[in-house]
Amino acid sequence: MKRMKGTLEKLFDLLYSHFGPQHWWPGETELEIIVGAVLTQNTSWKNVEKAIENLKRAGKMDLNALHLTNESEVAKLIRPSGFFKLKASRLKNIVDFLFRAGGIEALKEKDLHELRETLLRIRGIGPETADSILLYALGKPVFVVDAYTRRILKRIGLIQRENVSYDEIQQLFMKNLPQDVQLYNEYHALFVKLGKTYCTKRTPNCNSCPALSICKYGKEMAYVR
DNA sequence: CTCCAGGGGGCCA
DNA sequence: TGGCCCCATGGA
Repeated sequence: MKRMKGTLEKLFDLLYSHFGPQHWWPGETELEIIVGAVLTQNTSWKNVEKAIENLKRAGKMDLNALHLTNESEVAKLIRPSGFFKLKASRLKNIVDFLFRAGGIEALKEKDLHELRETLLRIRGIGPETADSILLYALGKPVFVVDAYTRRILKRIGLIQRENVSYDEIQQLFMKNLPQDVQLYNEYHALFVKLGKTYCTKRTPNCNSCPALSICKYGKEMAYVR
C-alpha cells in the first residue's frame, strides 16, 4: 500500500463540495445510534427505521427498559429490520454490556484500543459495528469501513484486489489523514451518500454520477495492490 | 420472479 | 486467511 497523503483529502473535498455536510449518525441519542448500528447489519436503513420506531413507540429506546425486556419481545419489535431473532440476541449482548459497564457515558473514559477490543469480543459486534459505535456514539477518532466504502474505492480504482481486509482499508485512511472525529464522521457519511445515490450494485458504471470527476480522478491511480 | 441492503459468525480446507 | 453459507424483512 502506497502512501497517499493529499489524495484522500482531495477525494473528501470533492465529495463534501458536491453533497455537503451529512449530519450523521441519523439518530437522536447515543443508545439509538448503537441500536441502529446493530440493526443495520446487511440491512437497508429504511427497514431499520421501522424497527427503531417500534422500539420507541414501545418505550424501549432506553438502556434500562431494554435491559429488562426479554429477547423475544425485542425480536417482535425489531422484526422489520430482518434477521430479527439474531439481532435481538445481538442487541441483548451489547445492552447487557453497556448496563454492566455503568452506562454509555462511562465508556468514553476508557482507553480507545482496549475499548475496541472489548467491543469486538461481544457476540454479534464485528469491526464495522464496533467502529460505528466508537465513532458515532462515543465520538472516538476511528474510521468506519462498510460495503459502500469498499465498492466506491474499488470502482474509482483506489483498491484493485477484491479481498482487501477491513483493517487494511481502515489503515489506508487513518494513516493518511489526521485523526479527526469530525473528518471521519463526514467522510464515511459521504461514502454512504454517494454509495446510495450513484454507486449501487444496480449502477455498475459511473456514467450517471454527477460527481463524475471523482471517478476520473480515482482511475488515474492505484494504491492498494 | 430475482436481486439487494450501511455484517457477523460458524465451518472447512 | 479465505471462501461459503446462514440469518429474514421489504423495496426495486
